Amino acid sequence: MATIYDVAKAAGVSPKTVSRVLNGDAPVGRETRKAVEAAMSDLGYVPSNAARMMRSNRSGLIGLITGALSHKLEPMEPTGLPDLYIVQGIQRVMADSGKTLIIADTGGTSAKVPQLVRTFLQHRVEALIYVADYHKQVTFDTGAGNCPVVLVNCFDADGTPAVLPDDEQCQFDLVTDLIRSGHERIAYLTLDPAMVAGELRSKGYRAALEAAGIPHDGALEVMARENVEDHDGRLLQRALDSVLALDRPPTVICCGNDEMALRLYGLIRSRGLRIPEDVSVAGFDNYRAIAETLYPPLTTVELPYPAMGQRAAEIALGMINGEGEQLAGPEMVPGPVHWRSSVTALNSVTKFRSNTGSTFS
Amino acid sequence: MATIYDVAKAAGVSPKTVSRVLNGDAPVGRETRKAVEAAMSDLGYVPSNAARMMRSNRSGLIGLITGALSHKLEPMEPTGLPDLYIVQGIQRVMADSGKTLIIADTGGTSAKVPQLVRTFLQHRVEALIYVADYHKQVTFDTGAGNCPVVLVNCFDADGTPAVLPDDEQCQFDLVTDLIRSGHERIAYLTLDPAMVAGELRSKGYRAALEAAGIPHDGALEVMARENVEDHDGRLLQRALDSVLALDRPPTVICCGNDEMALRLYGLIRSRGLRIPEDVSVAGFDNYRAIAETLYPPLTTVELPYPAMGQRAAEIALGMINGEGEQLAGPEMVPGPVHWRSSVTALNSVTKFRSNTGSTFS
DNA sequence: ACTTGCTATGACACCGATGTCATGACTTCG
DNA sequence: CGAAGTCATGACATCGGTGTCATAGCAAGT
Repeated sequence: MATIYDVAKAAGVSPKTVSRVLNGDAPVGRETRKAVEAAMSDLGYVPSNAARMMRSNRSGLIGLITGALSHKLEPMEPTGLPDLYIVQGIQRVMADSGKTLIIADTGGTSAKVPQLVRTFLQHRVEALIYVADYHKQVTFDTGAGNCPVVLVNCFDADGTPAVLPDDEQCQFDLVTDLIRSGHERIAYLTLDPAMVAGELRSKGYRAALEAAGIPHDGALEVMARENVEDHDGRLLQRALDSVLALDRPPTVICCGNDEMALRLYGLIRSRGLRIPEDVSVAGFDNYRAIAETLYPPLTTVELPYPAMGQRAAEIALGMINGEGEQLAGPEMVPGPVHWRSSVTALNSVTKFRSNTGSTFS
Repeated sequence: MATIYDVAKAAGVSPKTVSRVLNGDAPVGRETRKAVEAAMSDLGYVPSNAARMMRSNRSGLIGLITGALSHKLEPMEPTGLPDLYIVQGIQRVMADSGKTLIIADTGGTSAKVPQLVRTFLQHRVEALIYVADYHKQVTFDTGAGNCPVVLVNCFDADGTPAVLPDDEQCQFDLVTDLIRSGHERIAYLTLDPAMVAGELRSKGYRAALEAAGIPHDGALEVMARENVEDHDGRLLQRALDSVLALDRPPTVICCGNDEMALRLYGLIRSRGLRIPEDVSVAGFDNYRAIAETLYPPLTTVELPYPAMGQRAAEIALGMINGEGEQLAGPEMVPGPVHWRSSVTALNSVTKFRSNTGSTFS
């Protein structure tokens, strides 16, 4: 590979002058410039980032650690591919800013992470971004290094900058929309509250009821999904039957996620009920393979994964440039409600329902 | 960030001795080693790859260019996510070999490629891998650089090393299996032959017939998918009706891909026919969201994307190590037939049907 | 005792860029 | 016309490691 000295010799100038042509940081004579450019082109010269970096200490590299690539990519993955969406968002921003992304995959085992971090530090990445596959707490240690770190879809106990999906706000928005369209008996079949996302969504549900002045009926909020590998769906059946058996049964049933809604459709129909005429259903995730394919299409709320990636990249770039007014805490990114026909309006004020961010499809 | 000089000073030795501890390329006294290791640990020292690279000219980086990350990730993408699977295969091999993957995304426009290549060359990647989103011909120019290049899922006119899905062999295997299970009237509703994959699959179909001594009936091979954006499916209807109207209608209909099979299911049933009792159906791609979800599940053939990525990575590593007995031509990777119940056997010799690589599910 | 050979270590140059400073040729102004 | 300023360029040191060679100490062989 040709060096700047080869170019200098070929153009009959000093290396420093070639450097000036490359960087345009000082005036260069017209003829000289042309000669240098010709020499560079002839030799197929490409400057070495490594040599450049030795002086500037800026590698132009951003390290991204994720499990997104080792995903099974199963067609019916219950959760969609959140981390992949996040990676996309990061990639776009970084490409625009002229940084190059180094991606390492954990292969599913977080044991590899320290090794990956070390490799990245050897390459002197300017920032490290860690993307988790679902909303959770992690510990992420960069060793003694003071390399900027941004966590996405996860957070740690040390207040490291983090970007998180606003599960609570999303569920709040969804339930608020339901209330605006006339529903008052709103059931919520929850995920396991041991999951961060499950707990937050439940909080959003209750907050929306409270904000609307609707008393919380504990019998309407039932756990329907245990956080274990081989859950058999019995829990969902029992949860459904328990709310249907109430004196005042719900007019709409919210599900912890879209996958649960998918299975709920079958159960509801096996009980002889119609959707949405007899009971409305709402999901969570806007996992489109489910939400758009079901009949009727599922009203649900979307977690803004690409936007989260984008924000994380922006925060990382900010920290690199020292504009790091360090975030007070994790940054929560809300997402839009997707209103579809699995929910029927009980009043005629549908037009009032739409608040910022909702879409109709 | 601490340097090797800092460590040397802290340990009271010369930088070269620290280097020896790092690389273990020369004997170091027990006490000295301990002192150096303590100093490295104290200072949180991580060696700089850039400085290392200046001497060794080995960056430890592999450049990967793809559009996989900018995919829409639509749930019903007709083709699945081939390039993402390929990237996974590459990532796994590279991680095992100690190389670090730099990934750049084209964002869908190949116009960005030269810029991305240049960036990678600046980082002195040891090899470049280009992954296309579907089987096609490309031109891939690295400038004057003599950096090893491997193409995946695509090929060029210059004989650059390439790894390709063996569309022809796959279709051959599938049709051969159909023949073994007693089918002789085998229709093939083809993709647009303007697509590389379409043409190759048709060749495999004809080759299988010929190998079995079954004359090729032109009326049984009908184009059913034009390679245009807004194809409306009329072509498929007409194709189906034309083969059904034959004096000797087919006992099995092969489709150019699984998506076509999905639509064919509906059309066949709207004609009052049952699958597979009245007519069998086979697809192509093993796009599991379709093949496993359909009723009855679809017999189809799988393109081996992860394996292709793996091979590409191995080839690239080989070229880096100079073992590059340059490939005679593109390397074709075959994939297994997935035999499911959309095809009925017309004889009882099913047990003879299974050839290497077929699976039952 | 002297040579040979091995171990453990350091001095120094070098990889390919760029920052600093110096220099020579012109231009402009008082 | 000389001082000051701008333009264009080059010499040289430097970044953080590693390759080469030199050197000192000590054990073993002759």
